[in-house]
Amino acid sequence: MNKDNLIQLFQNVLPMSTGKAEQLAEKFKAGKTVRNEYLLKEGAVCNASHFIEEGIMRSYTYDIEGNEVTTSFYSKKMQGSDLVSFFKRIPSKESIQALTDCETWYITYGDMQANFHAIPEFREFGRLNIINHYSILKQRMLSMLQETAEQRYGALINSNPEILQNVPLKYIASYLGITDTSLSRIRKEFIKK
Amino acid sequence: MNKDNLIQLFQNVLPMSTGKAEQLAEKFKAGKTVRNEYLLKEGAVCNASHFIEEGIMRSYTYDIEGNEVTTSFYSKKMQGSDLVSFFKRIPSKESIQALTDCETWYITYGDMQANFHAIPEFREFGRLNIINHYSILKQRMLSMLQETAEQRYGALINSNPEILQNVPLKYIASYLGITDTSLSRIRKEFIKK
DNA sequence: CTCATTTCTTGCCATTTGCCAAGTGTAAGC
DNA sequence: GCTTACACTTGGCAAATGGCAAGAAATGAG
Repeated sequence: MNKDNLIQLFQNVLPMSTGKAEQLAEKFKAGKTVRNEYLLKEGAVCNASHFIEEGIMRSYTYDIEGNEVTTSFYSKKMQGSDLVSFFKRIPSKESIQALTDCETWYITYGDMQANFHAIPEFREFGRLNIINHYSILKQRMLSMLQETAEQRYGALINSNPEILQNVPLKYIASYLGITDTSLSRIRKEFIKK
Repeated sequence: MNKDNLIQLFQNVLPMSTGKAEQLAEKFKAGKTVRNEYLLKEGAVCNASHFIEEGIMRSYTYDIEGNEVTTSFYSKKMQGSDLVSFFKRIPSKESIQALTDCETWYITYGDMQANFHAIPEFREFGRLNIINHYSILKQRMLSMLQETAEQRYGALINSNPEILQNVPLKYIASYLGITDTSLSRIRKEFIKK
């Protein structure tokens, strides 16, 4: 497992020389998570931020009635961690679970903090990385405001087709904000087109 | 107009001495925006980040059919700016408009960047501030996934009752992701209880 | 004050989605 | 093979919401 994807990811977030990107990448360690294992459990403080090299994860929490709500899916090149818990050092409100065997590159909070102080590019990367997450979330918020469930489903499987192959329908449904019954019907209509 | 609110806001985000908070507050300038004026127009790069001392603003964009979609409301002690445009230096996808006469404390991108480099607390505050915005957006996302429009409406007017007084119903409706017709009905039901 | 515009409400009906329950398919363990 | 979960689909009906249009109420300009 080499760090090419990680290095490229850094350069995508913040333009920098390959040498500098390699320097940042050195701070990350390889991790493995087997299917169904937890990267983070609700109530724990998220102490490592993982970039996914291979595999699919999901984060989820519970609604008032105790039903699982899938809050996000993570696949190749995405970052699987609870940013709020990680940066604010507070217990996470959600769990992160591997849906397939996964390989990741991760950094602990302590290491990250040390590098933030020592390496200006590191903190600049960190800030833009958070902003990117914020931007993605905002885009998803907009799609909740203006798109139908069917449109959101279409967008999801277009951008992340591998999710469709590996993820039970009920997880996708709660991510989209609908019931699995409705998604089943939507999917039926979808295939016709 | 004194900076007490601003100083308190800093200390809420990141525990620090009042002296240090005053030092950060010195970097902010007073601004005024009259009703209906724009703090930021879609397509422009957001060059100043405003903390609201008094008044109400809203941000909005357009959906595919060209209808306005209100993306957020901002009132006292909140931050009115497009964080993505501000930090990434890219054109904003949304406009920010004053719904009442407003007074703000603002800092320009250049000043902020300079202070980030010079004052560790400033960048630490900046990072946590972004994380807080991310956290709020995530919470709103969750409410879209699990709550009915009526519940979201109730939560909004409980947390920001002044919005109800100053904001046309159609803005609130598009913020909640429903039509103004539906909101009118929901409100009718709501008053009964 | 008057007129024009905007905002808000209401009725009617269609569409989407939820809820519950039954039934089918599929994979894992014994 | 049999059994037991679990995943998914389907039907029937209820609830939530949207689309359209008419009218009432509030607001703003002159």
